[in-house]
Amino acid sequence: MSASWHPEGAQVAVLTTQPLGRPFDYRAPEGGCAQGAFVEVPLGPRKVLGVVWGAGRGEVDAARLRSIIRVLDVAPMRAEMRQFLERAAEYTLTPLPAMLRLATRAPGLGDPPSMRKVYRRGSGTPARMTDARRRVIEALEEFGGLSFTLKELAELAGTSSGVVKGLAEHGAIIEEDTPRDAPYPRLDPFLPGARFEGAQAQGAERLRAAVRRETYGTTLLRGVTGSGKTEVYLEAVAQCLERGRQALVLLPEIALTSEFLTRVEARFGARPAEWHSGVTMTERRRCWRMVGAGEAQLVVGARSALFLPYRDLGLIIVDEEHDTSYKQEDGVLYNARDMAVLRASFCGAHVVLASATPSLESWANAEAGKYDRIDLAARFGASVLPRMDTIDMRGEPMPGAQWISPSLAGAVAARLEAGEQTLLFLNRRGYAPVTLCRACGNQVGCDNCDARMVEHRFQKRLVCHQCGESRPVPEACPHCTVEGKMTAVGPGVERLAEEAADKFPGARIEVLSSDLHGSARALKARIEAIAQGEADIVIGTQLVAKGHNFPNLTLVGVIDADLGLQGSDLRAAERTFQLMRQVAGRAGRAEKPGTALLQTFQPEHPVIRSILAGDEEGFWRAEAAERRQAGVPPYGRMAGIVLSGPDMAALFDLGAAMARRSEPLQRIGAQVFGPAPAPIARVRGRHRVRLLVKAEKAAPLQSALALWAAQFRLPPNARLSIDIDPQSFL
DNA sequence: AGCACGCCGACT
DNA sequence: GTCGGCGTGCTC
Repeated sequence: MSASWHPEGAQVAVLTTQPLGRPFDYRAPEGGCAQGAFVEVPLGPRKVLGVVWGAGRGEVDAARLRSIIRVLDVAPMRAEMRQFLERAAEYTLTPLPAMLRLATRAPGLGDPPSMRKVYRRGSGTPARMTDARRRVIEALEEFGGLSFTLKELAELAGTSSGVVKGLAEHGAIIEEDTPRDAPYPRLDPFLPGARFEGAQAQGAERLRAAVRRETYGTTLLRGVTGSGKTEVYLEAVAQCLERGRQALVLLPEIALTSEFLTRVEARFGARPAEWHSGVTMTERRRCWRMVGAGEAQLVVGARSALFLPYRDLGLIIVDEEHDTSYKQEDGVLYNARDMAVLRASFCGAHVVLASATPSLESWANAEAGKYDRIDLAARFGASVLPRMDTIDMRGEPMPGAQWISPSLAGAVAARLEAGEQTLLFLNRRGYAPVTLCRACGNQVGCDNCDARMVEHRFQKRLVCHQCGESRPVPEACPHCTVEGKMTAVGPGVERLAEEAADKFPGARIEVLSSDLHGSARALKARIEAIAQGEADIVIGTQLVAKGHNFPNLTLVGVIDADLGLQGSDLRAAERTFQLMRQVAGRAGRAEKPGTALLQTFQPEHPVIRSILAGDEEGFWRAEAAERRQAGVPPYGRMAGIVLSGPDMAALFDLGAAMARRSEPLQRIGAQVFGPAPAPIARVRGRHRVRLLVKAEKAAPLQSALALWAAQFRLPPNARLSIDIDPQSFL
């Protein structure tokens, strides 16, 4: 290990966030700098952010060396973090500077720790007491010794800020500077936790013991909804906090954080730090700095929270670990679940992968003994898995443009009668997935992408779900210009709501879809209202499958259980299985047992049958056997290569050349498939061509890919991106 | 990533 | 004759 301090004038290697590929040498500034220090360095005519990565390499002329401009006022990056970034860059074939950028995504990193003015009660009394002045003083006295900002205090007292300032001049109240980044309230791990019995108690103790070891390890925590999974892993968090180490809880959806924060507050007496895209700049800055100072005990956040500068991270929980949104699909391509394991291995932290329906990867790792596994059964009296049944759509008389079968409609009517709630699940946003011209047969597509435009009748627009482009629903066909022949084809949740309103007049129907609610907050409010009984029929997409609790919901109707079974996506069966299990888990959470009805055209399909049988181990074993046979993940390795650019022919030529000249891959026994048009062959005006590489589990895939890709020169404006362990394969 | 350098087409 | 297109290369 190199020295941890570089004296003034020493040559140091600085890694910047600029895409330079490797660190550049600089001279340590006046006063020297620590290894890992965040610094500002000159680069050409600019000043850029960097981190002192190590001793200088001394390859560059001493005369050309420039000095570090200044050391930023934040804790130096720890060695384990630098190692983590290096390994993560290697694993994902991401240039190290891009990886570093993830770790420096904090607003105002370069700012001095700024101060703000706060006001508290002083000893003096103003010579002239007015009503407004009295209200200010009373407000301060009411809250004891607390301080407030100018705005808060003025609001509290119902006066203008001028009154407060005036009082400050008289010494009746005192103006002080305090750091802008206030520390978080302390969480108390010794507050009483949930009461556990049996498997829950044992599981909690096993997690506590794992955290106490303070070494790397991973536990797969399997628990169906209502099994107390969250309470159990909060015990691991408690143990971690008791030891004075920091904990991180990753959640897949911002919409889930608010409910989770409430549970944390109930358990530990205060709210933890929050890190995700919905958090304000000021809050992020506070979070980043407090995490680095070791002042934030617990962070709840999205995948990017993995790149915060923890001082002593002892535990990472990945909740709903199977969730596909843990895979970052643009920019740096990484899977937060895998990166969590990597991060933990460098800092001696324990990882808990929690899910009701684990990914096959995690299941296989537990089977292989790499992960510990804890299974939680549903608590007695809490909830039971719903009764599940299929509706064979081949036997249902279905008029055109309708998707609720008579059998399902009958079941819904019975729930309405009983005053209970129904969820109709359809994983398709909008009104109709296809808009067709009955005159010429043209389907309206996006101008920039090869995706079809989805009608959103609520907004009265056609929307491209790929690039977000939208336009009004056309009167005339954009292709043949015939008017009045545009027809909606197929169902989306909005259209399903229309059908439900028609079939069940008088029922209160609510659509839950990510695009219908402005903010996460608004959505959460709606979900709460529904849980309180404000709707009879809930119609929802994927969104409703994720951990919300509807106690009065006793029927789940899955409109199209076959969606996702078809196609050659190797994870389609797994994802359908998880989704159906989760949706079915919505039914009958409290005392009322629920029923789940799956509309399907292939009731004999193995996935549908394992769902019905409730035989999860059986499903995984069968799926694992098939994947092992095919040599695909998790029993083989894959990488996706996407070439994108304006000229499709040039991309195909390059793709073909890459497939031809694949010696580095052949040497490790890997196969190349393609080139083929990528799943969506055109996005935002750029064409996309894709190749797939398949290798054996033990093959050194990354290094071979790097060698291989380096052989080729890209056509102008083209980009090549490599996705290790891709989620989608089509 | 920026930014300069540099080499070929249509403008005051 | 120059303005400006963006291809190429450099930044310690």
